[in-house]
Amino acid sequence: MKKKTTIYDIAEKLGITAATVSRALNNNSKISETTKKLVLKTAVEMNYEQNKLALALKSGKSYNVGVVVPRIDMNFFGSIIRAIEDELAPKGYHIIICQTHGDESKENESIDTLLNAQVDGILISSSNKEIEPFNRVLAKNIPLVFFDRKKTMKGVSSVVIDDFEGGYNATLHLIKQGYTRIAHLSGNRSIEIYKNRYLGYKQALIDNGLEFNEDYVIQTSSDRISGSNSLKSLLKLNPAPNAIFSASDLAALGAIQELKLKHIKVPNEFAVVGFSNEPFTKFMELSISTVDQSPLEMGKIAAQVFLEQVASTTDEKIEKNIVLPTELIIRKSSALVD
Amino acid sequence: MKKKTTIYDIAEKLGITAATVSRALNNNSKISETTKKLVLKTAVEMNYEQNKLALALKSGKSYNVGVVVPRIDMNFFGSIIRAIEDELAPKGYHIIICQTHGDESKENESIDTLLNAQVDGILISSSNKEIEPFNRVLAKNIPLVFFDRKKTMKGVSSVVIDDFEGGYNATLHLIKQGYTRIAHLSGNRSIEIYKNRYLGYKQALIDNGLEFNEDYVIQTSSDRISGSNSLKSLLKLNPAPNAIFSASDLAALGAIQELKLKHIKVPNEFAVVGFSNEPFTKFMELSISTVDQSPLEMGKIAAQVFLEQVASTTDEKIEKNIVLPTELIIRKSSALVD
DNA sequence: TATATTTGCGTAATCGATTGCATAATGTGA
DNA sequence: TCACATTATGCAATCGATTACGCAAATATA
Repeated sequence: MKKKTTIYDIAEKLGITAATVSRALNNNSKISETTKKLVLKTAVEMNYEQNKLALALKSGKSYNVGVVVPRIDMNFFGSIIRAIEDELAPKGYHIIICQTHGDESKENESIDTLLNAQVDGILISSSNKEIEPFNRVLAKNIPLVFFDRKKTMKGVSSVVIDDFEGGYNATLHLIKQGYTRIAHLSGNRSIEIYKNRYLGYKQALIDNGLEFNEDYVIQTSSDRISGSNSLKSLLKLNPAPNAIFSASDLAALGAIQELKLKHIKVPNEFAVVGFSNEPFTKFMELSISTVDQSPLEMGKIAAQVFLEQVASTTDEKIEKNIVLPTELIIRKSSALVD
Repeated sequence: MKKKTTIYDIAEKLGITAATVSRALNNNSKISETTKKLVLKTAVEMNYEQNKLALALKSGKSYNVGVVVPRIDMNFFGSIIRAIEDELAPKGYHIIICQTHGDESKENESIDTLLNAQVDGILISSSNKEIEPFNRVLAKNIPLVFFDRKKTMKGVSSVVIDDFEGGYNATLHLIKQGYTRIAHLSGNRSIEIYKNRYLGYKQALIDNGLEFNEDYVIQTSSDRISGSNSLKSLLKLNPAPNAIFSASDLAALGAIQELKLKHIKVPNEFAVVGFSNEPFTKFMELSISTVDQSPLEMGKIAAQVFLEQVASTTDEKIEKNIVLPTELIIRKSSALVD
């Protein structure tokens, strides 16, 4: 086991002090050219590498940033993290990943353990109802940025998409395509993103003189089975809807598969629009219209907001609440064009 | 800005020494019940949290593990990382993510910066041709585990799938379904995984008395366009193939889309099998047969191998080379059943 | 009562790098 | 040649926690 060489090793070899070595390596205070070159050369020879841990302890900056998401193997979060890493790595930051699996206690644990690890900031898509854990982050004066899902707190920034607009535009699109009985597959509306998608849907109906029918709104989870079950219930209504705006792509997929089984033609007889622009929506033979959430943009901006916060020297906290526009992507499931 | 409370703060408040506080908190040496309880109580009151950085510096263990992948937003790598995190988080380890985008110099950078950050281990899917950077990791006696893509080095463990078997079984399946002119869309065969899939394909043909035809093998990249272009070339051959084993799902998808354009019926007239079991292969209306690489299993085992290495007290390095079996998933693109 | 043992806690070193202050070496000007 | 400015370097504290060592008090034993 080779022990790592430290500045003390270099100092000893050269018969000087660690302080001098440090200064030489940092090219900092006044050092004679001679010793500087000598130290640099020796450092290379001895295969010296700075111990960032010691530096972090001394300076109070770890250059680690915690990123907390429900699951990293969901394309949406993977893309966000990709963008965060791409943005922060060049600035010398490392990304520490924590998964919560949507579990509140795991999320709290993650926050604690990240604080212990002395991260310089936390970027999080929170599944949490409480705000107490976040107060602890703020108490330590550690930058906190919410993305995807937001919590309204003083001094905390957030980057989210305009879910209302997304729901509105998707529904408006269906209306313009001539569909008049538009149903909505919603998620749990105690979660803000689903509530807003729902509100956007509702508003679009109202703005266009269509009746809002409570029966046409089904609260369901984001998977295929739920989507196909929801479709079955909807078809039992009289009159049955002839279009769906789904708050999730997977539920939309389930609905489409069920329509196919029932030999209902999409989009001629029935149209479907999803939400999230998951990769599969594009690849399907019957490609699925959907609302893009620009995860790369979201991650990039979340990272930038964090960087601004650490760069800020003033005592007052920066509070930015950024809302990204959504993009409606029209595909075969809701239009006769591609 | 509240400063964090340290054991010194607690010590001062109680009129004792930091050493005593440390012992009380660690429930370690002999401490009177009285002081122990007092310290614990005060620690809670003062909102004390251990600074892992100081601990890491002292102990030489950071409890951080670096994971290096080409891109985290690819489902395969996302799943692997998910499993690694799930496995290591309960043991107190944090996962630091680095993306290389398949770039060799970025990969080397990542390794350097992880070493600087004093990680306790590195798990990597390497795009690197050289082994010098890995020698530096070994020189520091830091556990190194390759996954997905392997490098043969002394004292280094690896977890990969049996690409040969995967290619063999996929091809065998096509043969058994009665297809006789089976082509292969290969990746860059200087990369071992693609070479082995190719060799498996070839061997299956030979073992079953089918002629191996060099013209039926096309080296292509892993995207849809390449897949559809490859199909076009293949159809120009005489005799044209009537089945494809593709080393990538995306190329398989491209081929299938091209077949559809040409009104060639899948699987009746032409069968396709992909590789990787990307989520979309399952969701397609015409679902795509593929070879599953069990990323969750791979990540879990890679993590376990790492844990074994850190747990090992002996000086000799553990070297495990684990090869996971693949699973052929038969779907509509290659069989008249689902 | 005197000695031996245990118990509880303080002292100080350590991990590796940085940095304000002090000091030695060198140079400058009169 | 002496006083002073400049420059290069050393000394020692610091970040926060752990731990070997040792001392004193409390307790046990003879």
